Amino acid sequence: MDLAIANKGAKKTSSNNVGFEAHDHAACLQNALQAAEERCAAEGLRFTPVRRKTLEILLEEHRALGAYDLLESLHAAGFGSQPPVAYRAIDFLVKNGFAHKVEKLNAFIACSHPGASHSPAFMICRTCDVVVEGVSGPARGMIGKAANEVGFKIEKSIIEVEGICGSCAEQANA
Amino acid sequence: MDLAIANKGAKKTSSNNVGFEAHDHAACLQNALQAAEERCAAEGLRFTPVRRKTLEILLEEHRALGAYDLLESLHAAGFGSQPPVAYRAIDFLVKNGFAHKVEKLNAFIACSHPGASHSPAFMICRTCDVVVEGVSGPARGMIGKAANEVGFKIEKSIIEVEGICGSCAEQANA
DNA sequence: CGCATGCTGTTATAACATTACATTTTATAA
DNA sequence: TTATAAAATGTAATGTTATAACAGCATGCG
Repeated sequence: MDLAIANKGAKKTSSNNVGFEAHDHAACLQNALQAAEERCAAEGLRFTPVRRKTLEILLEEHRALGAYDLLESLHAAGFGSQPPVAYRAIDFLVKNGFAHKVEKLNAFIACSHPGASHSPAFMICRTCDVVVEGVSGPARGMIGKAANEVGFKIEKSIIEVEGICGSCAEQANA
Repeated sequence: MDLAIANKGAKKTSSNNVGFEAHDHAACLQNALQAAEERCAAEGLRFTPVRRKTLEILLEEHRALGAYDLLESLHAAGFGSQPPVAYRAIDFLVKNGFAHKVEKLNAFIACSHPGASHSPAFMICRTCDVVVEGVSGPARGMIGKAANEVGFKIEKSIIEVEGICGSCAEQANA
């Protein structure tokens, strides 16, 4: 499975060393933003300033953020101060696959597999809150089989596993 | 996969015909309550009146209920009127496997596979809100494999699929 | 009994999310 | 280019879900 790591962290982590591997954050952010821009242009979606900024914040933070955290940043950036400002931008991003909601955390995270049409699957470390997104097709495994049996048509799947990540496990043993 | 059906319904559905198949609701409720009672006795858990009543309500309704819906019923039954009353009872039931949280709905539902130590998997119909619980082991499929690869230890898994159930699909076609 | 622990109840507040409506911007057609 | 419709943004108000903190009571055990 293709993996991508995001750090929800205790609080702000602007470190370059996100999750398990270092990466060029600025470049990754720019790439993702540009890809989004292009896809919106191609599909006639309006990548407005609030929406762009919202995605930028999610990419920058590289972790799951609550709607009110986003709202705060958006307001600081000169946008409105009321919840719908954040929720509407989030809706746009989620509906179009640029971001996902992590149900377990009531939080949102930039998609780590832009372009690929996919169902996300998240691993959530209960100690450090790092969120790792893997791609997974919809309707897989036992639940897919069960759905078939009862004639249930799966449109969306939510797969989130909670546990402890490698780093935290090591530290616990130390 | 073993299946069990619960109806969240638009509102209260006290019908005997829950989900796809009729069943003897009263008996099923009594069985489940007694089983819970026995297990608590066996494991030294305190199956207090609020906890018992909470499970009873969930079994009776046979669908996913919000904490505040539960609270209302509990209060009507003579218990306290404040949120912690419901949340604490729910915590007990969830922690001990008598009930589950459906993350997507922020709601709680009695376990349909009492006794079996399992990870639940839910199918949620977006039209009629029926919730079907299937059992599934933890750490299955691609996500389990991915977790292994990165040294993530899964403790709990959340699997919820949203879509349209057989009945609703038929009605839509009619 | 006396004490520790856990359960219940209450108040208060935090965190997450939506409805409704006014205003502005953008796209489209006349 | 202007009229108009549709989409996006902003605000106020409210609704929904969840937790913290503390007091009193019940249960279990030396």
